[in-house]
Amino acid sequence: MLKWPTLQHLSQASLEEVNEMWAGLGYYRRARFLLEGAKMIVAEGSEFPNTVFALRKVPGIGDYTAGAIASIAFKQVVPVVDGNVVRVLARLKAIFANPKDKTTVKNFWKLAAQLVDPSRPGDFNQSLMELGATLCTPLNPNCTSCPVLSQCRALHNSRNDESVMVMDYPMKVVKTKQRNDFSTVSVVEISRSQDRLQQTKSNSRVLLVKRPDEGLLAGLWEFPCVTLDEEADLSMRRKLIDQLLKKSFKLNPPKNCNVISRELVGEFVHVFSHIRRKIYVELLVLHLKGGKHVLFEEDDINATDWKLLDCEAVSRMGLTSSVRKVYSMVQKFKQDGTSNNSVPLRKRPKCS
DNA sequence: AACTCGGGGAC
DNA sequence: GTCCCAGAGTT
Repeated sequence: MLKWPTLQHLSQASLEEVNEMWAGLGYYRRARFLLEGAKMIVAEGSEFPNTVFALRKVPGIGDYTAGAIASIAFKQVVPVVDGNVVRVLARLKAIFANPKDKTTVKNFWKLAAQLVDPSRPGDFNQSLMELGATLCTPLNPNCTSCPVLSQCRALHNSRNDESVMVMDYPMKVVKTKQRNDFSTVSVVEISRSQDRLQQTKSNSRVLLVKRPDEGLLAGLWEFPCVTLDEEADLSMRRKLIDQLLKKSFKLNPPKNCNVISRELVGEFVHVFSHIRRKIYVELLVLHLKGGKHVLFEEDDINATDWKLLDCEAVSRMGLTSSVRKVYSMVQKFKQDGTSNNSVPLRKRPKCS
């Protein structure tokens, strides 16, 4: 809101800028949709869409968001159904249903539509969600504090039948477990000095590369890395990183650069919604030999898929959670030389 | 209908 | 660790 106070402002931003602001929040497609949506609404020229029908046309706005905006912002008498609402209604009406089933959810929309308060639809919808988030929780619901306990069929059933519990509604679904993969990240420091003692902040740059525009973490910046489906030993991991650096950046020691140091910094596990990723982190300090190199040639400084930054610039950048974790591990490693994974992740400074 | 997308809070 | 999801879009 501070950076782009209006849709007009936002619509003028680049995806790069929006990604930067969104970094760390996850579900990065939402950042792209937000920008596309802003552009679309501004291009239409008319007023902000204020009905579910119109909102639904905006990229990134689905049934839930359309209902939420229409009811909360525009007082339209429409329902919202999210995970909380499904749970609350399933218990209120003692519906033992699969919350992931499309038809089931449709029925919950119908039910919610019948219940929504015409005089205060936004407040009603928010209260239903809030009830699910605070009292009618998935585990150990606080029924004794519930404002609608007298109307709750699940609670009623649980009092008449010892084998029934409020918690059992709605049906528990077995979720597919994450796949495992293995990533090796190389924080590559390009030093302009051969002398280890002269490697100060001012003459050292870190290499960042941009991910592809589609797929996981699309278009976001990270340190050079290779990802495998299987675990690989240290020599294999280094070999693959070497190949990447040679292929993408013509870094080919000892021909055009020297390896000043190469150390294992540590490892940690990063969990996505559908991937459990073990990440190995190394710090690779290189010195470029004399003569021209792609990393310092005028033409390539303007490259869009990589950049060299000093420490401060890296710290200021909007980076994904795991990339921040990697960098904080490296910083700590350089500070006291310990190789461990106990670095607490420093949260991204809030935009106050 | 199943899959693809992150990250963090509560416990 | 395990549970949850203020979900949308694509395949």
